[in-house]
Amino acid sequence: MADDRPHLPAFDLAGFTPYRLAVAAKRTSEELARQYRARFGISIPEWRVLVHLAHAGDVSVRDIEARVAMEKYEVSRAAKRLAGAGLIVKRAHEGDRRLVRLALTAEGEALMRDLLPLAQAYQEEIDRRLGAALTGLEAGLDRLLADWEIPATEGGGRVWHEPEV
Amino acid sequence: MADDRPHLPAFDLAGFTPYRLAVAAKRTSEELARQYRARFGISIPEWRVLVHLAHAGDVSVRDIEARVAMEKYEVSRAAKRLAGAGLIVKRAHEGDRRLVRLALTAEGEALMRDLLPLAQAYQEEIDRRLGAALTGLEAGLDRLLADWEIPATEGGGRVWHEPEV
DNA sequence: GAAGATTCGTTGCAAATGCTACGAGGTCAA
DNA sequence: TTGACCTCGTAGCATTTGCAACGAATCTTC
Repeated sequence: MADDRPHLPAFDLAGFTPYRLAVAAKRTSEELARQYRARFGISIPEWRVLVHLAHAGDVSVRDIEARVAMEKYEVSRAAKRLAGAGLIVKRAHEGDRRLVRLALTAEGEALMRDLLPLAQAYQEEIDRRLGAALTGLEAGLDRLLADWEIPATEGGGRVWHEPEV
Repeated sequence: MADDRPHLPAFDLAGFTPYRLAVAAKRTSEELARQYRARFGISIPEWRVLVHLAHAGDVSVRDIEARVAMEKYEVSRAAKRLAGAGLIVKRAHEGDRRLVRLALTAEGEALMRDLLPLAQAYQEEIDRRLGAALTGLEAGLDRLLADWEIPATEGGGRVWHEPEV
């Protein structure tokens, strides 16, 4: 107690990769989210669902969960709000009535025609900011994300069934 | 309606940097958090406060807010819980009684002596996973984080006052 | 073809989060 | 020294999040 400060291992949070990733993620996500939240009233989970629907067309909650790094309940709630806003429709899947088919409405598509270029522009801004560092960052992220993409040898491989489209 | 799918700009979420950062951050943070949550019952904001206290010694809420990318209220609440758990003490600052001085207790220090090596080990594991890609990732993060560190020309520069130690 | 296990999506509930307003303390200027 | 203004930390409140349990539908196994 008399001793000023004891011998704790030196550790600098500012150099800790998970912390750095968290800060970078929060800032980029929020910087972008501010734009579309203000203009379109869309949240981040909603944005992700919309993007995936624009990309993939007509898809179940389960598919989005697997592809977009969201939990089932996040997708479910985002879809509920989006359906309420008239941006997507939820239809029953014939053949397997547990599944819910999500798809953009005309209104949702119109929205995405404004939203996607905004995201493209933001990606370009990031690329500009990073300059030569871009390649290295993406390579690092590739490496980091690869470890999780397919849990592999655990419980037996899942089969990604492409939506029939 | 009859048309199968309209002409939306092509956009791949999986290649979108903010999304990739968010996923990488969430996964690394949670992988680590699972470890210390299970063993010590500490949350992520609490962990950040503890680390900063181990690093800096005796510091106000305001200092932590500035250095650890947390909001005032996050620090305040984390500190409240940590004090309740007996891991830190909150003392009044003489001279400026608005300030609250946070410091680890002996118990908090003991905890950190277990916790910090765990974080070190995790960082090393990440380094291993990344291999040669590490340098590039860190350079990219440096670049990305630098843009925000000091908001600069906006409202007048803040002065970082070093805690008197 | 019936019981049991699994999968899909949703929801109730408790905890965490974010915003905003607030009170206490401090600073500055007339 | 009084009053306007600022800064520090906290707390109320509404929203969001995460977990876990649930009902419905399907698959499995005998």
